[in-house]
Amino acid sequence: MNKKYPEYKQLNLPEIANEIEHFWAESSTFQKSIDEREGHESFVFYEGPPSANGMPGIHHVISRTLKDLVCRYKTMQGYQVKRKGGWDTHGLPVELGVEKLLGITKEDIGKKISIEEYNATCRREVLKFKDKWDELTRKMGYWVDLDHPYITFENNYIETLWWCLKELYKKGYLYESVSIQPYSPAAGTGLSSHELNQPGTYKDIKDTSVVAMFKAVKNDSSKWLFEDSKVEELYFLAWTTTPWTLPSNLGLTVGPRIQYALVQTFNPYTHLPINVILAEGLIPKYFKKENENGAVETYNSEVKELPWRILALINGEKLAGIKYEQLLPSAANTLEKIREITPNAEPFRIITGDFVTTEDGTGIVHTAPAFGADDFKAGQKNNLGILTLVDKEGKFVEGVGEFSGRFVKDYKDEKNYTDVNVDISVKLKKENRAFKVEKYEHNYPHCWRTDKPIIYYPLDAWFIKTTAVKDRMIELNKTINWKPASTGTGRFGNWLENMVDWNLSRSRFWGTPLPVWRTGDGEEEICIGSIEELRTELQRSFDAGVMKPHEGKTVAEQIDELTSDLHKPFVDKIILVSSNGMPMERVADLIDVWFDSGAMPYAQLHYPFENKKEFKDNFPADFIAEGVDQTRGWFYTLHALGVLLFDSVAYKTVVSNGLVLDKNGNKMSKRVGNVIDPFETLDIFGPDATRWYLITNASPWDSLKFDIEGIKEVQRKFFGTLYNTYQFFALYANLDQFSYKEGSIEIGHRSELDQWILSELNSLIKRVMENFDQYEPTHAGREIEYFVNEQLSNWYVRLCRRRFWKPVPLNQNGENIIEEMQDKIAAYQTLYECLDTISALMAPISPFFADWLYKNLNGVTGRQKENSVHLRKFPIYSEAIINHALESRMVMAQDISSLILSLRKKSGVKVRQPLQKVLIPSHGADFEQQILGVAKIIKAETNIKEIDFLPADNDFIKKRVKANFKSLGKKLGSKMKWAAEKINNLNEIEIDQVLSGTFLLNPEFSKLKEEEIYINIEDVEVTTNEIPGYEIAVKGSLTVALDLTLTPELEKEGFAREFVNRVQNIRKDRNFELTDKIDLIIEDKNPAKDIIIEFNEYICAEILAEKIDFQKQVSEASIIEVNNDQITLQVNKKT
RNA sequence: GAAAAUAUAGCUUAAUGGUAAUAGCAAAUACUUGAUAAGUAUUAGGUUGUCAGUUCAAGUCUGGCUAUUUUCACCA
Repeated sequence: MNKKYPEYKQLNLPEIANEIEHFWAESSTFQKSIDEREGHESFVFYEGPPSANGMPGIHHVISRTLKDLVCRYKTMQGYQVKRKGGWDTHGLPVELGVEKLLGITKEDIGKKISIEEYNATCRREVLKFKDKWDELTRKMGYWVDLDHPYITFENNYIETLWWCLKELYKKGYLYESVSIQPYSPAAGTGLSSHELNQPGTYKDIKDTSVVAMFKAVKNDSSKWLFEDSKVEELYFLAWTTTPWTLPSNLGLTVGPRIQYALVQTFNPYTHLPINVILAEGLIPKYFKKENENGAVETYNSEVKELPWRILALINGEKLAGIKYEQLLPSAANTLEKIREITPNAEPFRIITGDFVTTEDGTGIVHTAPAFGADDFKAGQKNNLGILTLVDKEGKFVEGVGEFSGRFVKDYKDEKNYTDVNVDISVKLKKENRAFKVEKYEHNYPHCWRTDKPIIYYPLDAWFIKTTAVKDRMIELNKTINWKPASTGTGRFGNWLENMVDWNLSRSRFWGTPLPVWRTGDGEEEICIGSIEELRTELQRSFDAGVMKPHEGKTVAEQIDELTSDLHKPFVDKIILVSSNGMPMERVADLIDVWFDSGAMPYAQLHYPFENKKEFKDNFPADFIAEGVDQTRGWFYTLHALGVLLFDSVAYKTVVSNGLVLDKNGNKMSKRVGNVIDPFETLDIFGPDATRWYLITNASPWDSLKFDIEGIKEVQRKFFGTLYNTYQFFALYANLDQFSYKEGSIEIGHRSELDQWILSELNSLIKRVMENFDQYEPTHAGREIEYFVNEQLSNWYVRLCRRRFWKPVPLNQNGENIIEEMQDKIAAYQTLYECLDTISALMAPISPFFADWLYKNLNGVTGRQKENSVHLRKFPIYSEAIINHALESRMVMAQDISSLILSLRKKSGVKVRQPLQKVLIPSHGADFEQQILGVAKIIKAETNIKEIDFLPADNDFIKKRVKANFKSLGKKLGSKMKWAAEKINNLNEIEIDQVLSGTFLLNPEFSKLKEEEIYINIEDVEVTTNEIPGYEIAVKGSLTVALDLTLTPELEKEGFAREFVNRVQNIRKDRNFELTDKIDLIIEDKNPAKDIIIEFNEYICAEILAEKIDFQKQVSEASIIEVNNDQITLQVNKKT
């Protein structure tokens, strides 16, 4: 007894997924898919570690589907694809979560709760939702190794990070320096940008702003400026909202491409005549148009409005290098003091910077390197030096004259606080150094704990000198295959171009400690690169007596204990010893968590302490994929470390997927409540439809508007159709006991339709492969969809239905007729091959359903030895089976059929009513040949008896021609419009000339002194839009004319078909089996008796009747109506 | 403030610079019926976000603007 193909009541995708999930688990299919490829070429994939302290969302499903499908595809292609999962466990989000949980703030750590306890809580909390993540991973069918993930807080992982850091240290890429960071003097602490983005930190406040006047120094490099405009002295105007930074001023920045004006005017406070430089575009901000060239002579202190005149226009670039007098000189900011900090510094110069705008201010930016990130950068670049004349409490240091000791903002809520900024402004006014002083309202960040304004302040931090390899990073980035390419060149490329050194320092608690120990005086430091090294150094420290042994423990035990967890506070208990016996303590910093994940290629393998060979085989990655938000996160740190450590890319292809928005295009947020719960979605629709929808609806990098309706459509349209097709196959294959035990029938011996669908199938394989290879899964999925819906189901199966359910006729000896038998087997084999191949093609995208389909098929035939589609090789197309001529022929058949059906529809003639013939105007012998090849299909599909061609040269039909813009446009250029018009208006004789040879379009060419323009059949498109006496339908150059004449013969045949249809309905209503034979008894007096007798044989064959009897009276009768005739009859099932 | 992506029918989506812009869903109408919780046909639905430019020819190339989304910055 043959096994049966499972048949189902209805499609239940979640059920299928469930079943297959269990199957995978039981037979370790994932493991097998890797183990069986041992020794094969590997395809390297890196999993970007998610943080498990938050719930997974629907956007995780899309990026994971993408990762999974690539890995599954490559596995099926024969590569070994290892997929180690990972967890990102350090960092601020974790810490903030824990702070919230414990109801504490950063301040309390180490006080209300010990660091040890706090970190233990972090360690526990960080994997809080790991179960949920694992569940999602399983449910959505994401194959990744969950049992041996890398976890960034594990000692081995940290050890590799330390190794990386030491490598960088050895190369001189790890250094300590200052950086400008948000700082709260009131709280005495630096703030992370995250803290700065707390709600309510940015407030509108009014500050005293000053436009200060910097007096230019006349020397060799500036002589031209003075002499060109015949002035004795001039000032640069620069605006600031923080006058307290003015004593620390070291430069003025102008925009290199901004036009500046030298303006003659007066100082509104001192009324002295002055000449000032500011951006030309900003003149209206300070001067009224009507006062231009005003009366300079009569200006006095009573005149409110300043007369002014432009003396010269100067390009910003030309100003660079000019020196100016220091605005607020004091003991603390002399050149000597500056050079004590920065030897050879060249301050008090005009420099250029691209960040300068003419939006506000004067177009000249006061630059105090200590108090602004841009200023700092500009200062470094131009060697201005750096002055920090404000201490960490927020007050001026000693040596700033009368301002020393005063707070730059009211940080202490002093009763009689007077604003030092106002006093500075007053001083400038008196000294003829202020051009405009006013209150200015702007948005400024405040410390979220003290509510006091923050300042930007230089703080010590550790950096990685990424700028040292900037060019190399840019160069290597060009070798990376970015999907989409614009992210690589644009977002990422621009980022690289403007790269700054990587600030590694974080002053938190739960993270990888920076493994640098140094002596108190900073004279000696050591960077530790391994646990072994740490133990050796520790031993030395014990030996030197710097570390004191605890009672009751041996030194060895203590070393074990101290190195058992490389986190705070334990590492901070370790004191090492310098070469001359001084104690060395660890620097306070933790490192940026992005370093953790960026180093995963090395750390996940505990390289170089283990797995040296594995690492060699697993670096760089062939493929990674994450959300586009990782561009400057993980993608960057991976790349940076790859280049810094190994002078290599870390990944060859990277796909950055876009965002998932709600169906209205809004961002999903918990607050709005439009968040999609991935678990619910997977439960209702199953992972296959969900994945298919996510992949085929939009390219991964476009943002996706997530709409449940879309999944429903996928479920119904694609999976429903594919399921139906399978059900259809299973139904009849089970009846006929088809199990592919017969030898495969050669393609050449199968029917035209079989050859066609197999050709299309092979074309499909080719296109799907190409798309997968190019990381275009969206196109691959849509191709599969089109094939299943349009070609397989709607054309092949529909046209072939009869071949499956029609019993094989017998010959005289009561045996099956061999040819008919073969044809039926060919149909089964063809449909089987299509379904089987589809299961493999769709497997990467919808792994559960694909495996279900595969197993249902293969479970009966056993044609493949693998018990899962995912262990199979991806199908390989055969160029030999692809028949382009056949494919285009079939398109023709579909077009013609569709045209005929539309004509039938228009004239109300049912398909069941046969028609005699259809006329098609011919386009030549090839054209006719093509159609004749599919004539049988057209006739059957449309119930037409013959297809006739109207010869091309007949004068019966009217032809029209239209210009072929593509071919003519290139030749004619600007004459195109004229030619198109001319061609449209050609008469029939002229058209015939065009079609039969060449035609001169401009006979009067010599008169007009033109080139001759000849056109031929290639240059026009021919249509037929009129055939006298016929209803016609047109699509492109194809025209179909239907003969609607109904002869009595045709009518009778139509009647017979209608009759069959009615009887079939009765069979179905009575739930007869497909194979049940019947007897038919018809009431004698019915009007159509003659027709039924005439078509007796046809009718009996169709309805599986042995005979049709006519009787006077029929009991248990049914009454049917055919073409307005009532027929009373009785259908009896034969037993 | 800067950069990037996107914008085509009510929705989703296609279109090497070349005819009159492609399909599906939804809508309406009819048909079909041994794949039927399906299928087929027909109809309607479009100023291709907007304004310019390049071109014989623009949904497509260039520029400006607008909207949405993202990232970075918030600084004088």
